[in-house]
Amino acid sequence: MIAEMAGVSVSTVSKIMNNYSDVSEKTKQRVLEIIEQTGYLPSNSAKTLATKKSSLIGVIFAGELNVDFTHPFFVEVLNSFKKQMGVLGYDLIFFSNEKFISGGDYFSRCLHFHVDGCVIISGQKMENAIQELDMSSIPCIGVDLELKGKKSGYVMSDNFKISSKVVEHFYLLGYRELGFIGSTADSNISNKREEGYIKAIEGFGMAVNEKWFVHGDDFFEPSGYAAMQQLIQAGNLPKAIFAASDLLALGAIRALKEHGLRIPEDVAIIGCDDIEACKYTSPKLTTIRQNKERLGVLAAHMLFDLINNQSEGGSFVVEPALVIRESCGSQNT
Amino acid sequence: MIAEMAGVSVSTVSKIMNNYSDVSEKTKQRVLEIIEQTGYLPSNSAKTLATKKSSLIGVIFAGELNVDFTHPFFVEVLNSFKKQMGVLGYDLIFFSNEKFISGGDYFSRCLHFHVDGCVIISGQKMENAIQELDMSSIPCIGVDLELKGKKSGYVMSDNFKISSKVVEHFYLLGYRELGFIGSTADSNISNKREEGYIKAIEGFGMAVNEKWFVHGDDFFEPSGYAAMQQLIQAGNLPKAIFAASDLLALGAIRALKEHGLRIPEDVAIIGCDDIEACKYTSPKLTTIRQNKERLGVLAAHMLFDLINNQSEGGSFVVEPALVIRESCGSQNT
DNA sequence: CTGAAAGCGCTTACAG
DNA sequence: CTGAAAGCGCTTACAG
Repeated sequence: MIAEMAGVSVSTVSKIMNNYSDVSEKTKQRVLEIIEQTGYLPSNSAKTLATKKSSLIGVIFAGELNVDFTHPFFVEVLNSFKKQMGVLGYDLIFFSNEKFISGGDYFSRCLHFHVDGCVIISGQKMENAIQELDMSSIPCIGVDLELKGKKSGYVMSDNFKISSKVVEHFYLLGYRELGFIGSTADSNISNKREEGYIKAIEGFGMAVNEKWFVHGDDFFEPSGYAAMQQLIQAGNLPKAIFAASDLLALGAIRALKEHGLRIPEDVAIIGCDDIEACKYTSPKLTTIRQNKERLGVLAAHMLFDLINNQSEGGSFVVEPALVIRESCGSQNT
Repeated sequence: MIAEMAGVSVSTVSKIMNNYSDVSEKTKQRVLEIIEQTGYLPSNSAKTLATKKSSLIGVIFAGELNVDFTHPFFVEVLNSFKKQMGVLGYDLIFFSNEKFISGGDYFSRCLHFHVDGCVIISGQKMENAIQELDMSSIPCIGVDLELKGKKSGYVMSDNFKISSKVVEHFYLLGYRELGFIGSTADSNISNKREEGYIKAIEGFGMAVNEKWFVHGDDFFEPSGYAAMQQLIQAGNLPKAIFAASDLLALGAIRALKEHGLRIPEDVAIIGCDDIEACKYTSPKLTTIRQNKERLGVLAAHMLFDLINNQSEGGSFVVEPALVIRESCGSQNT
C-alpha cells in the first residue's frame, strides 16, 4: 500500500480508510492528507478478495428473448436504478448474455465477481439459471419479474390497476366494443394485463369478444403492426383497443393508418408504459404511465436493504396513472 | 481452490484453467471433469489481483451534461459494443457519474477495478478527468469523441459526408434555401456537421443564410422544438432544414405542425442518426443513417487490439447513408 | 509433468 | 492507539 509514505503500518491505513475509531486523530489527519495528495483509491480486487464484498451490482437481462439497452421502458427504470445505486456507493456490472467464454451460469458468475446483489430485468422464456440465482443466497431484485427466493424481491406496476384504468377511460368515453393486443402467452406481464382487462370489462357489465384479443411475439412495434393487420384482416373491428405496451400501440396505429383508418374516429387506442415516443406521434398516444423513475429507485433501495440484511425480501407494486393525449378523443362524453 | 478434490496442486489446476501445455492429458481430463461437475469458476478478484487483468471494460458517459441509457443513438452503439465485447470474453462495468462516495476520478477508478480498457461516450462539457484517462496507459476508445492518447482511439461517423449527403439530396430535390438546427457551440459533433453543411452548400453554389442557422441546448427533442419556434418567430422560413439529430428534427416537426405548417410542402426536413422513432412519425423522417451496429463492433475490436498491444490507437470513421422517407417529398425532380 | 513457495493488496483478529 | 501476521484465492517463476 503506497500510503506507508506516512510512516505507519498498512493496518493503520486500512483502519483509517474504513473509518475505524481507534486511531489517533493526529496520525489520521496525516494519512488522510497523503491519501488526498496521491489520489489513492484502494484496489477493488484486493479488498473484494479479503472481504467478499465488491460494491458491485450485477445486472442481468433475463430470458432467451431478452430485453436490451434498446428497450425504452426498461432502460428508463435501469437509468433511475443506476443513479440511485450510484449514490448508495455501488457500480453496475452487466453480464453478457452470450455464453460466457469460460462457461458459467449466472450464479457462478455472481460468485466469480463477488457481486453484492443483482437486479434482473424480465424477458421472455426464462432460463433455469435465473431460478437458481433467485433461490441462492445472493440478494436479487426482479423488475417485472416475480422473484420468490428468501433473499429476493421485486418491483412492478400494479398490472390489474393498469387494465382497470384503461377500461374505465374507454367506458366513460362511451366505447363498448373493446379489443386487446398483447404479447405471447409466456409473458406473465401480458397475461396479467389481459386478465385484468377482461375482469374490468366484465366489471363494467360489457361483453368480452375473444375475436378482438390478439397477440404478437413480443412487446415491440412490429408485433403490434402484425397483430393489428390480423384484426383488420378478420374484419369487424372493435371501437377501442388496449395495447399492452406503447410500442405495440404504435405498431397498431401504423397498420390502421395504412388502411386509411382514423384514430380515434374509427378506432381509439390506449398504450402502456408512457415512453418518450408517445408525445411525438400523431395522434399523440393516450397511455398508462408506469412510474419508471420510482420503479428504479425502489428497486435500488430494496436491493440495498436486502444486501444489508435490513429486509426479508418481498415486493413493491407501484401505482400506474392514466395519461390522456389524443388517441381516444373525447366523444360521447 | 475447491478443485483439489482431484488430488493435484493448485498450480496444476491453475495451469489447466489457463490452458498451459505442460500438463499430462490424464490429469487434465480428470481435473476438467471435476470442474465441469462442480460448475467451478475461479474468483475474479483473486485472479485480477494476481494478474492485473480483470476482463472488465469500463464504460463512461463523459461530460457534465452526459448522455445516458435514454439516448437512442448511443444506446444502440453501446448495445452492439456490449455484444461484441461479450464474445471477446469481457463484461462491462458502468461507472456511476455521480461523485463516487470515496471520491476518485475516472483514472483512479479504472485502477481501482483494474479494468482492461474503457469506452467513453461523448457528452457535453467534457471534464478534465477524461483527458487524464485519455493520456494514461489505459486503453480507451471514444465514441464520437476524439481521443488523442497513445493508447487511445475513437470511432465516429464521417460528419462531413453526412452533411454533404444532406445538401446533395436537398439540392437534387430543388431546395435552395437551406436552414440548420444544431446543438450548442461546445458540441464538437454539431460543429462538424454545421461546418460540413456550410461547405457543401457553398460547394453547390448556393447561398448560406446565417439567419436560418439556429441552435438548441443539446440534441434532444425539446431543443429542436425551441429552435424551430425561434425560426418561426423570426419569420421568413427556409425551404429545407437539416437537423443535427433525429430528435432535434422531431422537435422541429412538432413546432411546425403546431403552426399549421406542412412537411415537406412548407418545409422539408432531414434528421441524422436514423433512430427507431423515424419510422413511426408522420411524416416518416428522412435521415442520415449512422451505422450504429458497426460503430459498436468497431469500437469493441479496436479496444481489444489496443488491450492486446496489437495496435497503436488511431481512429475509424464509418460511412453514413441517406435514408429517404417522407419528410422531403420528391418535388421539382 | 507436478508441486512448494512467494506474491498480488487488502482486512481482521490479536498482541503489545 | 499501533503494528505483525495470517488469510482471501489465484498466478508465476522455480525446483524437482
